Amino acid sequence: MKLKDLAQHLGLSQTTVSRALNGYPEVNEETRRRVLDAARRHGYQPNANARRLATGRANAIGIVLPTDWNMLIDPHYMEFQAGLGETLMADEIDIVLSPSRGGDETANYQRMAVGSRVDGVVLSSPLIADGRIRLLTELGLPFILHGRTESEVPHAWIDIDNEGAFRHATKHLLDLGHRRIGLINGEPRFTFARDREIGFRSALAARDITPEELFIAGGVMSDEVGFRIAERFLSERPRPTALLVSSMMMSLGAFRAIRAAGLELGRDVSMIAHDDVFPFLNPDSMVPTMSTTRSSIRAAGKRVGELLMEIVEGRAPETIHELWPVELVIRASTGPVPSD
Amino acid sequence: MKLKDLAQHLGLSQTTVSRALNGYPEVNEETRRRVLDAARRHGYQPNANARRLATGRANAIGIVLPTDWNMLIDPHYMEFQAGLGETLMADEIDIVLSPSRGGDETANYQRMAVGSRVDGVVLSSPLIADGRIRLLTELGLPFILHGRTESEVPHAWIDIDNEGAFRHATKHLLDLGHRRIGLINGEPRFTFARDREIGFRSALAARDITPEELFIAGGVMSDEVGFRIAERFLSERPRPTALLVSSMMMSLGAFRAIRAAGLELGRDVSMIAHDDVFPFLNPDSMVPTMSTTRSSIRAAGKRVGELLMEIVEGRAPETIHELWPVELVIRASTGPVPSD
DNA sequence: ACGGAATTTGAAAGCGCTTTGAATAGGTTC
DNA sequence: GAACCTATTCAAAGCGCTTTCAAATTCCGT
Repeated sequence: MKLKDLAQHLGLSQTTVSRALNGYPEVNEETRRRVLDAARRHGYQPNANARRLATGRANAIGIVLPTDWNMLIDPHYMEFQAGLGETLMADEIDIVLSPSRGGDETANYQRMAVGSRVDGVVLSSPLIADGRIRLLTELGLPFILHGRTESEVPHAWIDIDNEGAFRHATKHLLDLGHRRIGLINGEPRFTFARDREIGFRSALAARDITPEELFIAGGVMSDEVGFRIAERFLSERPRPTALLVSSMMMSLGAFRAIRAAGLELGRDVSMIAHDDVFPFLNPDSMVPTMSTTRSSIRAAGKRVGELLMEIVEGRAPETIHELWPVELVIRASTGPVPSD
Repeated sequence: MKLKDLAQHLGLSQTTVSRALNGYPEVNEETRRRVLDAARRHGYQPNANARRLATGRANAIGIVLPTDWNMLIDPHYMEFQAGLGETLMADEIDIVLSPSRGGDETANYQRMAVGSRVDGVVLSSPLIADGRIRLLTELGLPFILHGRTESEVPHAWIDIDNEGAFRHATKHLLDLGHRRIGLINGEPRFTFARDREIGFRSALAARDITPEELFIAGGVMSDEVGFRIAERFLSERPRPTALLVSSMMMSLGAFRAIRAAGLELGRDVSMIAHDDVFPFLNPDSMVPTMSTTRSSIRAAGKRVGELLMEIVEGRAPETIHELWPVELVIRASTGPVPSD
């Protein structure tokens, strides 16, 4: 069933039916009701491609999926996609995936840019200096960056306050008397990891404490890597009395390392982990409950979707800079420094 | 730059240019060369939507992404997507994602079916009796199932021989003298988990061994769950001397549980895990190296893409049933049953 | 009862491509 | 030289929608 059929069936012109369906004001309410009703009854759905061609809008946004392994191990990506879907599904916006084997993303973005396959793209996990900003700007493909990067080109971004989050968390640990604090971070090439380290160092610097470089490490944010780094930290003498961890996944590994070392979390060693809020990893239901810096990555995905649509609809990208505050939630995994 | 411009520029009709570009035979070779050359020089790319509308083909396939948490934790999904991309990218086929919050997948499939958004869809992780088969058949949306399910409706599927894999693995352990073997499986609602259990049981039955129900368990295929189940198994007396594990992720957890119990893998306890071949989890680089039943999920994704395109191009789905054999690779994690 | 505004509808022209059916030019055949 | 191929090209008709511009109708104040 196409528009023409529906119009014929109703004894109306395509114009009117189209308008009624798309909520234009110049349609008699009575007529609109009739149209909507008939459309529902006949299960009419407009042909997406005809509409795309006529309007020039793809009603789709793109994601270039790096099939680089470091990214795919952890659930952040999927959780983010889910959030993105929340906004977009409601507006009938498709998400077009473009898997790219390491490095040659350029071709993927080019493909999306031309032929109006998508109206815009989402950039995730930016590096400290990320070439994609320039590339997309040159291609004229609207985009929004989830995270931040150094670039002369003005662009839209939304990020969480990684620096502030880790500064506050560090400060909190300092207030509890901790002096030897370990940082178990993400991979240093990513901006978020750098920002967290900056926050960590600045809190220490504010108290004139020189960070112990041995206690700063980063890697893929997996359980396994968390375990290994924590294990190494805890084997040092003197060992750190507190750990700051960049993800809940890593904190699970760190937790096991603490136990394996015969220590008790929240008493011998304190820990604060960054929580992206995964439904299957609840810091409140851990034993002991985990202190966290919290910011929902799913909510971020949702917002990214909204903002990208605004950009597509004409909003100037350079007016979009959202820095989300991060909540520090103190639970049982943090305690005063042990007297020993 | 559109087709019309290019044609004008060349002093040819759109028809000829279109034909030259799309490889139709009735074009003078000299002309074709000229057209191809000009197209490259001007960076001409056809408008995807115009083409879709004219041809009636979307050149896109869909995936309904369950934002159900059990699925997203593990990397299988992403690895599969990457494989899928390998086939499809080459043919300029888009992958359209449709995130669906638990249960209401129907609407998502309906949306894809109408309006020719996609030419077909991929079904993953089938349940033992999966209603999606009937749904899609009724919608007339071509699809291919990655896995198997019970359904009266004939349909295309491609699966690995889960039953055979676990039967062989079990048989191998039996040959090594093991009698108390634990099965750490995926969630029982999935067909693959059921098939693996069937294989396991049938190998035992062939030797007249009654499986110990205490040593059969399943769950989300995460490191954590693997740890918990293995921990529980190993605390029984007498404890199992061998473990059969449904994923490498779980085997990591199981491995830690073995060590935590003061046992040595490959001597006190043997283990065979199913390996979907993740580039970041290499059984050969583990210590000790891990015996596995191996089948690349990425390769499967690739094949699924190919087959789905064949279906879209007219091949009868009911002629497509591929059952891939699974390799048993013996490494150092398996050894003879300890004498004790 | 009348001119003008407001409301409501429709015919037709695209959107950028593919594809049908016809036309043209250049051989071949008898 | 007429009839017939073959190879190559093109004009034009869609694909199923949106949107412009014009037309028809109703409403209202005077």
